[in-house]
Amino acid sequence: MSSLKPCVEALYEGVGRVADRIPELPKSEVVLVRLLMLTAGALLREFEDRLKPHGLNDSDFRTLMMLYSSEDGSATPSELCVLAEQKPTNMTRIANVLAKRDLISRSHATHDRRQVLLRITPAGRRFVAKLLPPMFPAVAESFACFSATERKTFEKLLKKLALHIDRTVDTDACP
Amino acid sequence: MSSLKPCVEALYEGVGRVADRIPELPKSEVVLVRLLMLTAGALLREFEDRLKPHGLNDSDFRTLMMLYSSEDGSATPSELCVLAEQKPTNMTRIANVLAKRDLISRSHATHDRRQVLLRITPAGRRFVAKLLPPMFPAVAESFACFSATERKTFEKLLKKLALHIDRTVDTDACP
DNA sequence: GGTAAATAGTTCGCTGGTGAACTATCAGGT
DNA sequence: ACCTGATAGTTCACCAGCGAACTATTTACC
Repeated sequence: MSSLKPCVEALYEGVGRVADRIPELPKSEVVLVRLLMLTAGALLREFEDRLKPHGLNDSDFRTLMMLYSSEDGSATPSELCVLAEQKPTNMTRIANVLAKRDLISRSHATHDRRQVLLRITPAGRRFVAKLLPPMFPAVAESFACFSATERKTFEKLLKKLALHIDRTVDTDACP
Repeated sequence: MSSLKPCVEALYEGVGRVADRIPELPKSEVVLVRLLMLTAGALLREFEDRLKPHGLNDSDFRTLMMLYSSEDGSATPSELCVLAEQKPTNMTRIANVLAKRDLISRSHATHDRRQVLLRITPAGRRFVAKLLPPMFPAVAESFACFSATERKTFEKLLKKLALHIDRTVDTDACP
């Protein structure tokens, strides 16, 4: 399948050679970015492979999970856009897919008739409850190389990075 | 732009609520997967925004960089597919794009006439040399929240994870 | 109360990426 | 030499996601 080892090796060699020609290159940061994307990409592909037999892709599933895990099982498209990192355009398509399969229902909000209310159906909940457990072993296995301490450290650093990048992008956009 | 903070918060809350209903849920692993994808996604989007003015996307650029950073400035499409994590179909398109802009050249390998040899042109090298340096500050800033030790730790863990996942996926495919 | 600006969602046309089918070349056994 | 199967790359038809333009509703301001 998608073998990461050659990529990782080539990454280190390649960055070294580029740095020979362009010495200002921030080597360790570039390595981090690419490692991050490599890893995330591999995990995503594996996950989507497991989802495909059920006719969903990651964004569809993520959206459904947002509803499943929300306080009252409902949300508006715009809320879901923020949480599932999607653009409104695509959220319309996702809602269409999920609604067609009766995993969610569509209705109008009463207090603001522009808004649409998406709600997970009982069938949607059953679907999630059937779908999730078989995936647990694979997810656990992905991080089996980490000790409990390492997992904790990794999570702490990742979270710190995520929130830092968030701030960076925001301030980039404003001035 | 794409604010991560609400996503991160919703992630922790959501995983908690799901675990209430499905107790076997491997909470910390799920959090890690999503954090990883969230972060990688945000970095990718930011990077592509900086690339867009030059008319390239991430895969195009990554492919060009593979040639730039290779031993002799050349490679076959299949080699690039492995290194840039692309399917042959898409590599054809990428090669078309880069060749049309004279950043790379196409020729046939002599010893095996099935193979195509892609080679970065002098113009391609100049393009990379012009393009890269202005991006360095942003890349450095992305990881500015890390101390030197943290960066080192993070890289070590990421690399370990990448190689572990690699092995996992491989052995998954075989039996 | 009525017009202007903002907001929620959808539709449309386009780009990027994929699997399946195809062509051309090479390698191996007979 | 010749057929079989593998390999490198391309073409084609399709899906997912995006920006721009549009509709419907709400809010703000005079």
